[in-house]
Amino acid sequence: MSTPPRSRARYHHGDLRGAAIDAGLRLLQSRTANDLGLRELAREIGVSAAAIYRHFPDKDALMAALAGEGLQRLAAAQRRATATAGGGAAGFMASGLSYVRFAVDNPALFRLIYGTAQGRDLLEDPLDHVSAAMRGLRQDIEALLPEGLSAADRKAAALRAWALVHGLALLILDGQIPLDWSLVENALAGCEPLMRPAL
Amino acid sequence: MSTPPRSRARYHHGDLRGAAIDAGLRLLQSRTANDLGLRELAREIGVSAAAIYRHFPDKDALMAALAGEGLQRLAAAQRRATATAGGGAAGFMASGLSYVRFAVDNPALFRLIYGTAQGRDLLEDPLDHVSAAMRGLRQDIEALLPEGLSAADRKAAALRAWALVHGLALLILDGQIPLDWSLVENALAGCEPLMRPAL
DNA sequence: TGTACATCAGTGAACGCGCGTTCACTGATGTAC
DNA sequence: TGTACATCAGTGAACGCGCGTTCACTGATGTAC
Repeated sequence: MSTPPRSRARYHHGDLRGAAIDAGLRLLQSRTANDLGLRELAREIGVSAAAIYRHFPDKDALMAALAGEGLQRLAAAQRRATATAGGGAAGFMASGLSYVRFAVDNPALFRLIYGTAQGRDLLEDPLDHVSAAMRGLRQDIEALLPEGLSAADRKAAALRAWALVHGLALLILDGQIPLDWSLVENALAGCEPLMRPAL
Repeated sequence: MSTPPRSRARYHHGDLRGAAIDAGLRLLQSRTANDLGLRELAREIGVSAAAIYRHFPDKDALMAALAGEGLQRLAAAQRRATATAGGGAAGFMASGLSYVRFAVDNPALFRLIYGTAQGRDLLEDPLDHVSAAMRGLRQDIEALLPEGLSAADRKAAALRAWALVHGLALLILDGQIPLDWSLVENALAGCEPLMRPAL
């Protein structure tokens, strides 16, 4: 009289592709991207491993889809934070906090995003929505900069800002900085001068 | 009359532990840490896989040893750069460039260091030479700061500097920034104000 | 309304693979007497 | 100097594992006539 093991989200009919991505994102909450297996994912959905191949050519494509979805979510969160807080110092703070929060809330996904996107945008592939999301991310950062900077200065300032929040996020994920939001705020607070032109 | 496949560094007699670490570091030049197998490493040395277990309790210990060696090299490079360039802006520039250069020259090792050290130092284990190297790294950064800052300001400034170079390094490794040293210099050049107290 | 047929998302068994780890073993080295 | 013995770094075969991928197949669904 034992109940069969209950799958968290058994697949019935319809969008297996979507279900696979959902399951993947769910599994990434408790696993590293490297430990996420195609068979495991299929098991989680309640479907044979071979079924996945109806919707993705191979495992790489599946992981890329997960990374793409993750990046879009990250970009959306950034867009929201920026839009809410406006520009300037407050905008930078809100945007930076949101970036770090996303990384902290989705460590494996965050790493997967950057591990998979590897140079995607550098290729400037115009049809790639992953590239598009990454470009959006950077544009959100640039939108925070004061006006009247030269193009080169804008670029350098945006790069500094991006590198700083990115480094902050990863040092926290790797346990080199305790997860202490006042510490993060403090680190971001001193960063306004970053946006001014180099000396 | 075919020559048997030549192993790059056949092990003869003596320090297998050292040979394993050498081989590991060598393999990490062309592989991700995740793709480095214990059996593969043994093959590279020209020794049975089981032999490794005479010197390391398990694979984790082997990887930890590689990470530890990597971290010590990184810390040594930082110490050298800092000592040569002195403090202040020039010191920050030299130190930052050296950090990024190490990451670029040893991508897999650099990632392994942070992946393995995960919170090692936060535990304050006084006997852990890995923690010690990590502490050294941070102290080198703090040594660059101007005098007369409060302890809290020092901490925040050092954190900002570390996060910035760390982020810069990883964005480059992930292909989000082209590897362009003048770009990196430019990014570091605008960072002196980071070291002043928060507003 | 009923029958024939094509489509295609799924199944389940099988493939070969490299992995980490264990085990009983061999054979060289060094020490004690 | 010679013999007995302990030590211990190595071997090679075997273990079970989960993986990504392929394959011939089934069975439901929808369309054409």
